[in-house]
Amino acid sequence: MKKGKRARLEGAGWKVGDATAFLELSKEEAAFVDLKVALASSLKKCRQSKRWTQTQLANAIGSSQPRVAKMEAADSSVSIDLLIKALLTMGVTRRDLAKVIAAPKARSAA
Amino acid sequence: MKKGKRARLEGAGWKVGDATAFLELSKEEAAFVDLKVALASSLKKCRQSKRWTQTQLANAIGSSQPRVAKMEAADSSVSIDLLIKALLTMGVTRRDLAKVIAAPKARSAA
DNA sequence: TTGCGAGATATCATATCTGATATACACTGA
DNA sequence: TCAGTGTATATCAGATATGATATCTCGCAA
Repeated sequence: MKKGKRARLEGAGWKVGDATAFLELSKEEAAFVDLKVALASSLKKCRQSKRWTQTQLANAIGSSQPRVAKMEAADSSVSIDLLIKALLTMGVTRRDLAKVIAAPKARSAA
Repeated sequence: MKKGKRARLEGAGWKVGDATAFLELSKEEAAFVDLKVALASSLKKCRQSKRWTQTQLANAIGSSQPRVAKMEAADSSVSIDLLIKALLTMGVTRRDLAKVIAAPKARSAA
């Protein structure tokens, strides 16, 4: 695993491996996390494009600013359910959502 | 709301409206549920195409047969997270997932 | 009829997620 | 320097999801 990604994941509260699996997330785990990260950054972009503050978004979706911060950071304590609900509430369509999910996930760095 | 859909939703444990909102799910709620239903039926199809029993799938994803049944029924007690984890574990790719999510959701009945 | 396999439904203790609150950090303008 | 705004982090009680277990219904074959 590349250093950058590992740091990102650990920063967001993911346990990158533990006693039993120290070096790699399983392919599925990795895909799942990547998916979440994609949704999270999409949420952030969407919010910013509307010039909303995290607090405004929080009100719109009936949550709190700290949780929005965690959502955008793809924190391990936020579910994909919540991310999707937030995106749908912001007017993102199912087709838009599909694009985010299909995204080949940035070929470059990491 | 069409009768058929309402019945389906209530059957799966969704509260379709309550004291405050009796006639309609909000657009976002509806989209969210539809999304879940799409993932659920995709999971079922995927399992069946592999000729797996619910029990086999349960073992593969570290869960139990009853929960798989609930997943496939898009029960309100199963999260999209779990559905996605199951699908990824079965080898569904992100692009496949995107297709399911984009799906225009059957133009016909309901 | 019996027995068996696949799936559905009910219940429950535990684990995880959630919104709220408090607070800290970073940056800006006065 | 200070005050104000936007975001991040920490903590926590309550809500919701989870896997396990037990049980029930079908459908089918002996």
